[in-house]
Amino acid sequence: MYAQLLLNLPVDKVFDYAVPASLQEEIEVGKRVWVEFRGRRTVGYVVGLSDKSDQRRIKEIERVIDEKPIVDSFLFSLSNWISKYYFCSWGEALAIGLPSVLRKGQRRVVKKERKKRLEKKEKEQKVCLSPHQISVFKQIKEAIERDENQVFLLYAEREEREKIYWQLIDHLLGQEKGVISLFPEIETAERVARKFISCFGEAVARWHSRLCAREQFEEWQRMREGKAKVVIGTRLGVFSPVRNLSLIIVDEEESNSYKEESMPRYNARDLAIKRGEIEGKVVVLGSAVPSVGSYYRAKKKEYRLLEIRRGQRWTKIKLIDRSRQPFSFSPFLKRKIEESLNRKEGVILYKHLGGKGILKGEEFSKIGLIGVISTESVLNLPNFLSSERTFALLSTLIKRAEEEKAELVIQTYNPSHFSIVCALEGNYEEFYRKEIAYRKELNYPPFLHFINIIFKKGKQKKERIERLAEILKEKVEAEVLGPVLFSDIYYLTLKTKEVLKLNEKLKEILGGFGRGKKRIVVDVDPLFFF
DNA sequence: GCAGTTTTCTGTCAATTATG
DNA sequence: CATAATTGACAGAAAACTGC
Repeated sequence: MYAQLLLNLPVDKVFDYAVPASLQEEIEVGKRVWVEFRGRRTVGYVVGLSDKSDQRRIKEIERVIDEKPIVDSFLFSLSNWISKYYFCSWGEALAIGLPSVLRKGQRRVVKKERKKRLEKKEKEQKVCLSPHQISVFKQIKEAIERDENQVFLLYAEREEREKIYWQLIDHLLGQEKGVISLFPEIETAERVARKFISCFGEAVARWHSRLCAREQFEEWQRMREGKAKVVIGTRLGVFSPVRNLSLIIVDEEESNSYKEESMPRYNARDLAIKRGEIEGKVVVLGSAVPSVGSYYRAKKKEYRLLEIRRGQRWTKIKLIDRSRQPFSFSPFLKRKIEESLNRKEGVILYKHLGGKGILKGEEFSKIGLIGVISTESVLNLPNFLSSERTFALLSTLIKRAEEEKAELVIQTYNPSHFSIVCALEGNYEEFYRKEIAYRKELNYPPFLHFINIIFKKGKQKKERIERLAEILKEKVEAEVLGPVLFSDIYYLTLKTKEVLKLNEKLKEILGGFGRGKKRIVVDVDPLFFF
């Protein structure tokens, strides 16, 4: 008897190992085993069993680790797709879907009763929905009941989205159904988790990298046992082994934080959609400022658009043209800061529009002024998303200023740039119209996919990369850009409509080009290109 | 049941790989 | 250069094993 194993190595193969007679009873698809690979003891995941093998020399499996399979079938199929789309080995893709303790081969039989979790089941908070919100809730609910594989784009402010999530989860928990909900940052996820735990108690699990190994494993186990039915997490949460899954929520779908920047370089939002497709489930993308790509798909009816518009609120905004004001702090901004401080009100200043968690609701007493010293750090990035991001960040800031009833001062070198003008007008439609036209003209996403081939740290000679570029131009049906050198790293960028097809070609070509783990990295749907 | 040894577990720290 | 997310290495602690 032979077992086909996946190993967490950058080698794109399924490995055959012999199953000794003593282990034939124990071995099963989905269990982990210990094997020797190139002199090292390595964890293998059993993906198949057979009577034959065409390998010549075959080593034996040393030991079966698990008493019960730990890899669910969805994880096999999802990771298989990841390996093809994001250009990594199946084993590497599988491994990221498991808690780190399991990856290392630990067995972890939890002996003692777990400490009592804080189960403060507060009084059932009834959330009141407006008629419009109810209609949105119903449309999603009905799609779930019909077992549709449908992606919804929920275009609404945060409070409205969270109410709807709450209502959906409350409803689905009543039917013992599972929900995955993803948030871009750990802080946001924790905030929502606390809120949900206080309502739904034990049924809620958390999943992100700030959990320590033991916690992560416990949450994973609670999900598999069906004790936790709702998981709230960051991008890793897309791999949650929730039982009876019925809905995947991706909040702030436009966020760049969903993109993993090390191998495999997946985007959790796109994976959520893929997982929905594989398992035939409903996916809800939520956003107050939808990404241009998602909005485009909604317009094309690929996604269903659910919109809750809110009337404009008023706030004082002052735009300052920095090209006429060479100082970091224009006199106007300076005066406003002083006024605000004199009134004993807080001031928030953004040196750049940047920063990951900065825009989230930290606690200050009263904020009188929000100032942006420059918008250029985002606007001038060599990045097809720079306009989109500028628009999104400014829109978020304006909303924050409205909530705080604070004044807003924005200094910029590009006061007439459409992303800034539209953001100040609160006109998403107009911004979208201009941006999508621009993307279409230049053949940028969502009309095409980018694929970056990254050559690290000057290890590769330029001639070699140029030769590769030539080979690619010849053999591959894709536009090839570069190589471009940027801070010691060479980039080649490909533009294609069919990622899977191109990747197969790439594998052939790069295979002979020495894709060592460290030397060449392939990044599909990158956030940057040069 | 004991003492010594080996294995497994756990939390912390540092490294890594990004960005702005 | 600072920050953030994430992972791996490491060291000390706890648990399991062994031979008597």
